[in-house]
Amino acid sequence: MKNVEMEKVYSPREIEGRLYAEWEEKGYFTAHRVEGKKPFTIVMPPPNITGQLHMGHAMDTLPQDALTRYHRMKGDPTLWLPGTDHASIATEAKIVEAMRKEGVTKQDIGREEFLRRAWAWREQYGGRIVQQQRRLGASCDWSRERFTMDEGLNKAVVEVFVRLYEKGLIYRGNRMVNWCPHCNTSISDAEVEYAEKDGHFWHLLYPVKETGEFLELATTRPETMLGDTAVAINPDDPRYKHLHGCHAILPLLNKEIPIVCDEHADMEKGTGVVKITPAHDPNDFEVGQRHSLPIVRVFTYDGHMTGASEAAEAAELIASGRAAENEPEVLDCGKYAGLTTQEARKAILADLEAGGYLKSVEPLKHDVGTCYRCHTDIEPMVSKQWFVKMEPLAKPAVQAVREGKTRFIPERFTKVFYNWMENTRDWCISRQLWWGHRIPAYYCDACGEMVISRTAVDKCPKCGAPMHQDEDVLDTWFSSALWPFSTLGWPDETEDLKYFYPTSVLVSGYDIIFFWVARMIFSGVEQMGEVPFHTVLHHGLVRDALGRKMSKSLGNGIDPIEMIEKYGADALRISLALGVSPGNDLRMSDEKIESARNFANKIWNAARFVMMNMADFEPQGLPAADKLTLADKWILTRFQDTVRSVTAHFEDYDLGMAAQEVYDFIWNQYCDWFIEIAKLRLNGEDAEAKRTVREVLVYVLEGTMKLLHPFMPFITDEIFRYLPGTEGSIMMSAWPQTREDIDFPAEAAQMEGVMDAIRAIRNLRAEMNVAVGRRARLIIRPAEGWQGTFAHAQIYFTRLAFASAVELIDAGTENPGKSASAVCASCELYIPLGDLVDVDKELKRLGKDRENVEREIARGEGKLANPGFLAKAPQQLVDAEKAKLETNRAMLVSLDARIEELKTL
RNA sequence: GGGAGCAUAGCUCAGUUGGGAGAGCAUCUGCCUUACAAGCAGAGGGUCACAGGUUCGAGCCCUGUUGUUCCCACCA
Repeated sequence: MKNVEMEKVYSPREIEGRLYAEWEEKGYFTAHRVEGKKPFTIVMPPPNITGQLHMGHAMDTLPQDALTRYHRMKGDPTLWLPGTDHASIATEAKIVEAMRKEGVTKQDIGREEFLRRAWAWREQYGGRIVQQQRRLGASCDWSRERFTMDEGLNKAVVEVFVRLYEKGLIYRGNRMVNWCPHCNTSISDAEVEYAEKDGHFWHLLYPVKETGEFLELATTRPETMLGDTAVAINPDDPRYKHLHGCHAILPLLNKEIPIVCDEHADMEKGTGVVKITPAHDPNDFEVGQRHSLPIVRVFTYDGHMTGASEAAEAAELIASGRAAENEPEVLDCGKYAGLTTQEARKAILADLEAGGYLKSVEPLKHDVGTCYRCHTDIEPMVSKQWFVKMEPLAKPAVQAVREGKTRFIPERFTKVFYNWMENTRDWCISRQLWWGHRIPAYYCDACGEMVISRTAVDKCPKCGAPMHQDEDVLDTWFSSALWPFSTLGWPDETEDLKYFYPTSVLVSGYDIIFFWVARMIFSGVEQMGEVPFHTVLHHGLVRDALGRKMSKSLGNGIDPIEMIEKYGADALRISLALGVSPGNDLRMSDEKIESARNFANKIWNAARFVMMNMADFEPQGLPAADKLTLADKWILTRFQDTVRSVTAHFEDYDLGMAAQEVYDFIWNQYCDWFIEIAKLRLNGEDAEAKRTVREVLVYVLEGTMKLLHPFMPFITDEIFRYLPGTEGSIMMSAWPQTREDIDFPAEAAQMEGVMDAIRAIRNLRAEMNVAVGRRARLIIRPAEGWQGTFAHAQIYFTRLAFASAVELIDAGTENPGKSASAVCASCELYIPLGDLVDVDKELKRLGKDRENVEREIARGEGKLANPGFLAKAPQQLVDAEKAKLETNRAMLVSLDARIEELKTL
């Protein structure tokens, strides 16, 4: 016999910690391979080690945990593999910032010491977020937890790099990259965020050497003009035909530069003349390539104008013959050298104006690229970096998705994926940072030979001189891209890899399709020959009550841990599921979680009520159908419906609908109706009836707790343990199956008819302000075909409709005198209330009912009079319409009779 | 410039083989009915943005319009 005492109010605090510890300790989260059984696998998107759990993580965790728990209960070998990401640029920034407070720089302490600090940071903070995920109830397999920079993953990263290099899919070269002058590193195109900013359009005048005329051109960035190596016009532009082959004189530098004809110059825009700065503008770089223009760099990598020393260094490199293709020349900017680009802009504009080269200025709003980490304006720069060649990788990935090997939910994100994959440029993967996977390239100090190797190389294979490794590290996303297979042991052929790859579902926000999802798909296809997951389930972003993104700067973030402490993890979880559809954003508020908490309390109290009635009871299974009452059959049938529909929603990844179904069933059917009905037998004298209702109560409650468990794991497990006849934890119990032997649709429909009548009575009583305590006699005249049902249903009216006695009358019987009355589909109802009845009010109410019924009749007649409907609509529907019409007509007759009768009173 | 989402009750949002409009919160009324006032029983409230089209039938499919949000793009 179990403890039947439960607290009056559900208090999650103590329960959650205790249960989670037990689940973890007993190894419930650990995945087991079962040969011959299809596994269900999710790899967790690894949160950054710098991070603290926010609502976005919770939003990400809930679907993963719900799906994991669902499949585990279904009996699938289930693996949810967790881990964390080293977050190269974000972590490095944090450490640099911490060092700045100490007054030291990276250069002061050197690479080795820096990395020591970084690993110490990871030790200290890397576990914080995984602890917080435990608070949410995440049932992931911590024994398989990985880190993007652990030894195994490093091995995978190096392996992929070498393979791609050997296939010619990774190359090193001088290309236009996005440079962040604050982070002091290149970043990929995906890491640039555009923001609209106020700027200016400066109209400059460049003299033409051959004709002496002035060419007007406009620029938003006049400080780049020192690096101009051409002026472009459109070859077809009639205004400038005479200038083909001529030269412009670059103001301030007095340097002769060619006027080139290029399609890039748009005749429709401005004057049709464009200055060309190949070193500092992506378009101009392309133009420069087409016309073999010199590339002249005028900015340093930390945002200043270049000077004599940089110029000399570059000149020396080029002279040595060891410079790579497109190695930029560097200009000694003379009087501007050393100025920041902003200062240089002012100075150059002043000088241009003084020289008469500045024609006009106009204000302009334009999009400026900024670094997604620090939001500094990014500087396009030609720089020597490592790149992944995208086209050969993108094609098979797109192909795989087109063939349906990976399905995006909702489907619209497939287009986003195609669009990006088909237009993306080569991926810049090198970062001028220290925290990350170091590029496995080794260079000879003497002859410049380069070797790409899986293992360290210290001697040049060509000349024997010492070699040094590339200083740069890889983009964080390079290692994340391998996550679905690197975490399972790749490149080793581990048992886990063979069994669990490809994974089942990836759960992700739609904001990282480019960064991550796309890259995992092409990496999986390339390295494994198979897509990394069959389904991508996208969730929306969590916003605040006003619809704004949650952010530190706005201070509008809702802390999930705080919410868990206030309302419980289950409340937080279910509020991330209810009313949410895939891919759509969710507004989160205290009120929402509060109402979820109320739901938790409702469940708790329902269970408490059941347990209060379980003393000395050992369940022996549901009694045979002939022992079950109408209400039992109804709740069992509705429960079957709920099992079917919740299961279907899980299979469709429609968690919002699944949660909604369970919520409705518990509150509106089990609690509001069945528990009330159950009280009759629980308080009654009939021992067998009492046993039956207890069996049904427990059976349905236990099944319902299972259906709810994926969303609210703590409270459901706690209740499960109280319930008689259960063993162990609900999370290891079997998912409910539908059973045909307890599916009674006909009886369920009868019960609904009774419930309609009860609602009608409650309505009458409410309108007449009859207090609950005031019991009244009730007279029911069942409608055609309902006599049998009501003959056995009187009992429901005593408790649920506050009847003192129920009298059934048949069609021929005269109506009771002064009564409140109502007509519903299943019966006519009379409450003899004598002088309490206000005839005028009665007439008014019945008149309103009559209008409704008449409207329904008109609608039904209209439909059935439509030959098209009769001919083309499904027969089932036509029959249903006919039946409804008949019922409504019968109701109208009753109403009319009643109204006539009242008029004579 | 291209693409996508959204527009349904006062508010926040559900609603997919097209077949009589839903929930939560808020409002109003009445209730501490021995599971729960974090609750119970009722009520009011919507030409499902607008205009066309397809269909026997459209919140749902098609076209266009308006408003709004977001993403992408080398808008000198």
